[in-house]
Amino acid sequence: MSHSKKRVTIKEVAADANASLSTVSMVVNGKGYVSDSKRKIVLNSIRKLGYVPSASARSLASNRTNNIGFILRESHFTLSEPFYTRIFLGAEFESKNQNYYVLLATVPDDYKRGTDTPRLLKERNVDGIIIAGKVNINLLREVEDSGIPFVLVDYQYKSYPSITIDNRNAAIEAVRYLIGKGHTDVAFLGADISHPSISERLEGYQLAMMHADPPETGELVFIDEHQSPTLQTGYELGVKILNGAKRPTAVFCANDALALGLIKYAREKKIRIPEDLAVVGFDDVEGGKFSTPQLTTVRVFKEQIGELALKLLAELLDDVPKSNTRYERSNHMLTVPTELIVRESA
Amino acid sequence: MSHSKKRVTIKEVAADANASLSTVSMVVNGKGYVSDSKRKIVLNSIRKLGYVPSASARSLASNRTNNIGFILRESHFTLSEPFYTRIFLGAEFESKNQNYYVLLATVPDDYKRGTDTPRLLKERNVDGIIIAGKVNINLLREVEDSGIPFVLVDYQYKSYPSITIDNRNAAIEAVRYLIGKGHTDVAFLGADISHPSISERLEGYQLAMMHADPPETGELVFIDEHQSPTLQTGYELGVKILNGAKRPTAVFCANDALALGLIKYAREKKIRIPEDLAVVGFDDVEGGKFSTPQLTTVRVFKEQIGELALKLLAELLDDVPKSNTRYERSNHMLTVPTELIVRESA
DNA sequence: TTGATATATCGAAGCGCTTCTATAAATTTC
DNA sequence: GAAATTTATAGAAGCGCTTCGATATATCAA
Repeated sequence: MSHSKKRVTIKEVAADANASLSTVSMVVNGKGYVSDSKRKIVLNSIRKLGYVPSASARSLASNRTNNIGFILRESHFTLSEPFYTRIFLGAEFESKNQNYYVLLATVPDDYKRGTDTPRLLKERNVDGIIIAGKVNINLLREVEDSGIPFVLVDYQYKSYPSITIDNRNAAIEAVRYLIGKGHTDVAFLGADISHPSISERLEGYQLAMMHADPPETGELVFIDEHQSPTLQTGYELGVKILNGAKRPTAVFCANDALALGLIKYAREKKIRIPEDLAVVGFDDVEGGKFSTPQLTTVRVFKEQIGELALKLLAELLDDVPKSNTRYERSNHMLTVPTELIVRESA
Repeated sequence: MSHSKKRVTIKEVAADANASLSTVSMVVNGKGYVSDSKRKIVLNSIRKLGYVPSASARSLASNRTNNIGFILRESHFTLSEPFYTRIFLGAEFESKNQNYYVLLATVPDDYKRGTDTPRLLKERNVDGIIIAGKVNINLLREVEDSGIPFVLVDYQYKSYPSITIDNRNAAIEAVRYLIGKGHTDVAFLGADISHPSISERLEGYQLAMMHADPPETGELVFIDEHQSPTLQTGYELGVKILNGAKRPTAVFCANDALALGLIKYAREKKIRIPEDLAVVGFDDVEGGKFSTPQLTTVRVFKEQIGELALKLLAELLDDVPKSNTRYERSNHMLTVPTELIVRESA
């Protein structure tokens, strides 16, 4: 490139430090045997000359890219509430510590093998992959077949490594909180139940309600399986919930968007929150802090999840070459806890 | 990597096609002279063997990385409303066409040279850089000094290539719309005026009001220079606006977040929108569609801007090696138009 | 004391490409 | 129709690094 000053190479460092290429390389990578004295001299030359290793040369010689891929659905990335974006950010942050670059790839919801294959997969330009959220099974299978190690986030597939939210317990805690406030008719508001996170939240709700008085009958479970959990869906189901035969006094929502949609409708109907209707959300997205009333919700530590995913993947990548055990056999399915954030809506 | 099947190399393709390495390379890159017949044979071998060039080998040999860096402030990426995120997405999308990978780097607001230098810059791991939004001047200077071509988005610096929004005209259009609705007391709600986008919107407002009756005196300009344009700031300035000596009947806000904050306060004060107060925002973020009332605003084509930025940068990168003219001299400062979206709030 | 093992350094091969140079045939120019 | 030019292909150098022996010395166990 005409614009860049010539870059300092390992050769120049070696010359300056009066060492061999391999010695410098070893110092840089912290491998092999180098005496303390020599190491100091080399390090000094590196600093003096401002040497920075070339990623591509390194990559070519070592057969690892030092890239990791982060794949999510377009619709998840573009979502108005940056849930997965924050997870990405957490991963990106941690990648600096682990010396990886994160390449983002978005895939369509109706992923088809071949045509939609992300470039980073096709070109095998990553050492490992993080897949965030529920994605098309075809993608999962393609990544699986590629042999590239991967970690799932907020989703599970077979027993591959994953980071998931402790949805069940979080839901139990939230619903118990509602029951503790004296509510007996607590409804559940959900959407696409095929997403494990949502079905687990429903399970938690059911578990908590099982011992309630009166026990939950399913009458107050409102789900629209064909919709994603958006504000829109929340609004529409709100119509059903608040005009149904048995109107609940509290609603536990599968996520904040749904909760916000419900609140929007309730306020239009002049239903007071939390006096007439208590609402609890899930995720703790930004918008909940600014809604009227402010949303009581379950906080999910998104950045931390991303960080964890990258750490786990990095670990996997370190291990794979050493052991020959198939990595998916190990107990690498982590669950992260949540926190109930009580604000105004319940 | 132990997990990956051996990759097909150019050598194998050459052998299969009975051609030399250079011929295959030329076919792949569309350079030099290759007869049609030979090209067909090579292409066929490539397909048959499933050959995909190694990015790192390519990069090493050609001295270009095929990466482009996308730098923005952490606070801009994490913003609840994904303005810059969508621009990033647009760039990411276009990068597939141009055969680049986009490496994202976030930098702190109080960027300091050296400590905060993004890895992609330090390691010179990109051919070009996109800088989105207002960033610290230190970063700008560091990128400038690096000699790596760059394009600014929604910001300008000297006369370097940039993609900016047509803020002035958009503001004029919005304010004229308000005036056309019969409003005479139209206020401006802004924040950090040092951001050119915001000051230009103010200028547009002032231009439009100049010919209004009565002409604008500055009395209705509400800005808090020390705040970023968030919901919070909008709420706080809302207090001033609606309790001031001269209460406006319409407000043109420098962005949607401010508008939404203002609306939140107004509704708490039982001020009806748009009957008592008309509000117009700017940006057209997701949240505006779901607010009550739905926000009238100026739409900014975010994805398109990202796309344009990447295209422009790619062009620059193609040109630089050919011509010797300094690229920042050329007329590469693009302005993209907007569109007034009339919904309920005005 | 003597193998065996750990420590230290170096040289060279080679990762998979691009690109320069060489060579030759085909085509154009006047 | 000889010289210049364009088209076509191959060979080889080399991009900047990692890593595999090779070699040599120092340390250890018996």
